[in-house]
Amino acid sequence: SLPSSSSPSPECPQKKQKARRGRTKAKSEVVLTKQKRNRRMKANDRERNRMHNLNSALDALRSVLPTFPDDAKLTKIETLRFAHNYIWALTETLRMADHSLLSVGPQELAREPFRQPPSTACLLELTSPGSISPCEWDSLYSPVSQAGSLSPTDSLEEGRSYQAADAPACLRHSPHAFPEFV
DNA sequence: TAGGCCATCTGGTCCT
DNA sequence: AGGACCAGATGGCCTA
Repeated sequence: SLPSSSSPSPECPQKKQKARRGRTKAKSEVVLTKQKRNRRMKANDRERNRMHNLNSALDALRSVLPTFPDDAKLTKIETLRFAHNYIWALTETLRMADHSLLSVGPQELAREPFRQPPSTACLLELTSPGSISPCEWDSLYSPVSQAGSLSPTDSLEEGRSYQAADAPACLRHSPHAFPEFV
Protein backbone atom coordinates (compact mmCIF):
# COMPACT_ATOMS: atom_id res chain seq x y z
CA SER A 1 0.00 0.00 0.00
CA LEU A 2 1.09 3.50 -0.64
CA PRO A 3 2.49 5.39 2.30
CA SER A 4 -0.50 7.71 2.18
CA SER A 5 1.52 10.49 0.55
CA SER A 6 0.73 13.02 3.24
CA SER A 7 -1.45 15.21 1.11
CA PRO A 8 0.18 18.59 0.70
CA SER A 9 -1.41 21.22 2.84
CA PRO A 10 -3.76 23.50 0.94
CA GLU A 11 -2.20 26.53 2.67
CA CYS A 12 0.40 28.36 0.64
CA PRO A 13 3.80 28.78 2.33
CA GLN A 14 3.73 32.58 2.44
CA LYS A 15 0.64 32.73 4.61
CA LYS A 16 2.12 30.35 7.14
CA GLN A 17 3.66 33.06 9.28
CA LYS A 18 0.70 35.43 9.28
CA ALA A 19 -2.36 33.51 10.34
CA ARG A 20 -0.80 32.06 13.39
CA ARG A 21 -1.54 33.83 16.60
CA GLY A 22 -4.93 33.53 18.20
CA ARG A 23 -6.42 31.36 15.57
CA THR A 24 -3.93 28.52 15.76
CA LYS A 25 -6.22 26.23 17.67
CA ALA A 26 -9.25 26.86 15.53
CA LYS A 27 -7.21 26.30 12.43
CA SER A 28 -5.74 23.05 13.65
CA GLU A 29 -9.24 21.88 14.46
CA VAL A 30 -10.26 22.61 10.93
CA VAL A 31 -7.27 20.68 9.65
CA LEU A 32 -8.04 17.86 12.02
CA THR A 33 -11.61 17.76 10.82
CA LYS A 34 -10.41 17.70 7.26
CA GLN A 35 -7.99 14.89 7.99
CA LYS A 36 -10.67 12.99 9.80
CA ARG A 37 -13.07 13.35 6.92
CA ASN A 38 -10.37 12.35 4.49
CA ARG A 39 -9.57 9.21 6.46
CA ARG A 40 -13.25 8.36 6.62
CA MET A 41 -13.66 8.76 2.88
CA LYS A 42 -10.68 6.53 2.26
CA ALA A 43 -12.00 3.96 4.69
CA ASN A 44 -15.39 4.06 3.00
CA ASP A 45 -13.69 3.54 -0.33
CA ARG A 46 -11.80 0.54 0.96
CA GLU A 47 -14.89 -0.90 2.53
CA ARG A 48 -16.79 -0.50 -0.72
CA ASN A 49 -14.05 -2.29 -2.62
CA ARG A 50 -13.91 -5.00 -0.02
CA MET A 51 -17.63 -5.62 -0.35
CA HIS A 52 -17.37 -5.57 -4.14
CA ASN A 53 -14.67 -8.23 -3.95
CA LEU A 54 -16.82 -10.24 -1.64
CA ASN A 55 -19.73 -9.98 -4.06
CA SER A 56 -17.48 -10.99 -6.95
CA ALA A 57 -16.47 -14.09 -5.08
CA LEU A 58 -20.11 -14.80 -4.38
CA ASP A 59 -20.92 -14.42 -8.07
CA ALA A 60 -18.14 -16.84 -8.92
CA LEU A 61 -19.63 -19.28 -6.48
CA ARG A 62 -23.10 -18.81 -7.98
CA SER A 63 -21.73 -19.51 -11.43
CA VAL A 64 -20.62 -23.03 -10.52
CA LEU A 65 -23.84 -23.99 -8.80
CA PRO A 66 -26.34 -26.00 -10.81
CA THR A 67 -29.22 -23.69 -11.57
CA PHE A 68 -31.03 -22.72 -14.72
CA PRO A 69 -30.09 -19.48 -16.44
CA ASP A 70 -33.65 -18.23 -16.29
CA ASP A 71 -33.91 -18.94 -12.60
CA ALA A 72 -34.03 -16.07 -10.22
CA LYS A 73 -30.60 -15.15 -8.98
CA LEU A 74 -29.77 -16.77 -5.68
CA THR A 75 -29.55 -14.39 -2.79
CA LYS A 76 -26.35 -14.27 -0.81
CA ILE A 77 -27.54 -16.48 1.98
CA GLU A 78 -29.15 -18.90 -0.47
CA THR A 79 -25.92 -19.14 -2.41
CA LEU A 80 -23.96 -20.01 0.71
CA ARG A 81 -26.49 -22.54 1.90
CA PHE A 82 -26.84 -24.13 -1.48
CA ALA A 83 -23.09 -24.36 -1.96
CA HIS A 84 -22.77 -25.93 1.44
CA ASN A 85 -25.36 -28.59 0.65
CA TYR A 86 -24.05 -29.07 -2.86
CA ILE A 87 -20.55 -29.79 -1.59
CA TRP A 88 -21.97 -32.18 0.90
CA ALA A 89 -23.93 -33.99 -1.83
CA LEU A 90 -20.88 -34.24 -4.06
CA THR A 91 -18.87 -35.58 -1.17
CA GLU A 92 -21.52 -38.20 -0.59
CA THR A 93 -21.41 -39.11 -4.26
CA LEU A 94 -17.67 -39.63 -4.13
CA ARG A 95 -17.96 -41.61 -0.98
CA MET A 96 -20.57 -43.85 -2.55
CA ALA A 97 -18.47 -44.23 -5.66
CA ASP A 98 -15.61 -45.38 -3.48
CA HIS A 99 -17.86 -47.91 -1.84
CA SER A 100 -18.94 -49.18 -5.21
CA LEU A 101 -15.37 -49.55 -6.36
CA LEU A 102 -14.51 -51.51 -3.27
CA SER A 103 -17.46 -53.79 -3.95
CA VAL A 104 -19.02 -53.25 -0.60
CA GLY A 105 -22.35 -54.96 -0.35
CA PRO A 106 -25.51 -53.07 0.50
CA GLN A 107 -25.74 -54.82 3.85
CA GLU A 108 -22.35 -53.40 4.75
CA LEU A 109 -23.47 -49.93 3.79
CA ALA A 110 -26.60 -50.30 5.86
CA ARG A 111 -24.51 -51.24 8.86
CA GLU A 112 -22.30 -48.23 8.59
CA PRO A 113 -22.56 -46.19 11.77
CA PHE A 114 -22.06 -42.87 10.04
CA ARG A 115 -25.29 -42.75 8.10
CA GLN A 116 -27.59 -44.78 5.96
CA PRO A 117 -26.46 -43.73 2.49
CA PRO A 118 -28.79 -42.98 -0.36
CA SER A 119 -29.47 -45.82 -2.73
CA THR A 120 -27.04 -46.46 -5.53
CA ALA A 121 -29.88 -46.00 -7.95
CA CYS A 122 -30.43 -42.60 -6.51
CA LEU A 123 -26.82 -41.68 -7.03
CA LEU A 124 -26.81 -43.03 -10.54
CA GLU A 125 -29.78 -40.83 -11.23
CA LEU A 126 -27.99 -37.77 -9.99
CA THR A 127 -27.78 -36.26 -13.45
CA SER A 128 -31.45 -36.82 -14.09
CA PRO A 129 -33.09 -36.77 -10.72
CA GLY A 130 -36.56 -36.22 -12.06
CA SER A 131 -37.39 -39.86 -11.58
CA ILE A 132 -36.27 -39.96 -7.99
CA SER A 133 -38.96 -40.11 -5.41
CA PRO A 134 -39.15 -37.35 -2.84
CA CYS A 135 -38.13 -39.70 -0.09
CA GLU A 136 -35.00 -40.67 -1.98
CA TRP A 137 -34.16 -37.03 -2.38
CA ASP A 138 -34.69 -36.65 1.29
CA SER A 139 -32.31 -39.46 1.99
CA LEU A 140 -29.69 -37.82 -0.15
CA TYR A 141 -30.07 -34.20 0.80
CA SER A 142 -31.80 -34.21 4.12
CA PRO A 143 -29.63 -36.11 6.54
CA VAL A 144 -30.26 -33.70 9.33
CA SER A 145 -32.77 -35.91 11.04
CA GLN A 146 -30.24 -38.65 11.54
CA ALA A 147 -28.59 -38.31 14.89
CA GLY A 148 -24.86 -37.91 14.80
CA SER A 149 -24.70 -37.38 11.12
CA LEU A 150 -22.65 -34.71 9.54
CA SER A 151 -25.41 -32.56 8.28
CA PRO A 152 -24.81 -30.07 5.51
CA THR A 153 -26.55 -27.56 7.65
CA ASP A 154 -24.76 -28.20 10.89
CA SER A 155 -22.17 -25.54 10.52
CA LEU A 156 -24.28 -23.03 8.75
CA GLU A 157 -27.54 -23.09 10.56
CA GLU A 158 -27.99 -22.52 14.19
CA GLY A 159 -30.87 -24.58 15.33
CA ARG A 160 -33.10 -23.59 12.50
CA SER A 161 -33.34 -25.88 9.56
CA TYR A 162 -33.75 -24.48 6.13
CA GLN A 163 -37.17 -25.45 4.95
CA ALA A 164 -38.22 -26.02 1.40
CA ALA A 165 -40.33 -22.93 1.62
CA ASP A 166 -37.17 -20.90 2.18
CA ALA A 167 -35.47 -22.21 -0.91
CA PRO A 168 -35.43 -20.20 -4.11
CA ALA A 169 -37.93 -21.18 -6.74
CA CYS A 170 -35.33 -22.79 -8.96
CA LEU A 171 -34.30 -25.13 -6.19
CA ARG A 172 -37.79 -25.90 -5.08
CA HIS A 173 -39.16 -26.70 -8.50
CA SER A 174 -36.34 -27.49 -10.84
CA PRO A 175 -35.84 -31.20 -11.28
CA HIS A 176 -32.18 -30.57 -12.05
CA ALA A 177 -31.43 -28.78 -8.86
CA PHE A 178 -31.65 -29.93 -5.32
CA PRO A 179 -35.26 -29.93 -4.30
CA GLU A 180 -34.73 -28.92 -0.73
CA PHE A 181 -32.44 -27.31 1.70
CA VAL A 182 -32.83 -28.80 5.09
C1' DT B 1 -47.80 -1.36 2.21
C1' DA B 2 -44.93 -4.58 4.75
C1' DG B 3 -41.08 -7.37 4.36
C1' DG B 4 -36.88 -9.01 2.12
C1' DC B 5 -32.62 -7.98 -0.02
C1' DC B 6 -29.01 -5.04 -0.96
C1' DA B 7 -25.41 -1.21 -0.98
C1' DT B 8 -23.31 2.06 1.65
C1' DC B 9 -21.74 4.54 5.67
C1' DT B 10 -19.91 4.39 10.16
C1' DG B 11 -17.47 3.44 14.48
C1' DG B 12 -15.19 -0.14 16.98
C1' DT B 13 -11.67 -3.68 17.27
C1' DC B 14 -7.78 -6.29 15.91
C1' DC B 15 -3.61 -6.87 13.33
C1' DT B 16 0.73 -5.56 10.98
C1' DA C 1 -0.66 4.73 12.26
C1' DG C 2 -3.13 2.68 8.85
C1' DG C 3 -5.57 -1.14 6.90
C1' DA C 4 -8.74 -5.18 7.30
C1' DC C 5 -12.67 -6.91 9.20
C1' DC C 6 -17.02 -6.69 11.42
C1' DA C 7 -21.70 -5.49 12.83
C1' DG C 8 -25.29 -2.02 13.30
C1' DA C 9 -27.89 1.68 11.08
C1' DT C 10 -30.07 3.60 7.19
C1' DG C 11 -32.31 4.23 2.92
C1' DG C 12 -33.56 2.51 -1.79
C1' DC C 13 -35.65 -0.92 -4.68
C1' DC C 14 -38.64 -4.73 -5.58
C1' DT C 15 -42.38 -7.99 -4.88
C1' DA C 16 -46.40 -10.34 -2.88
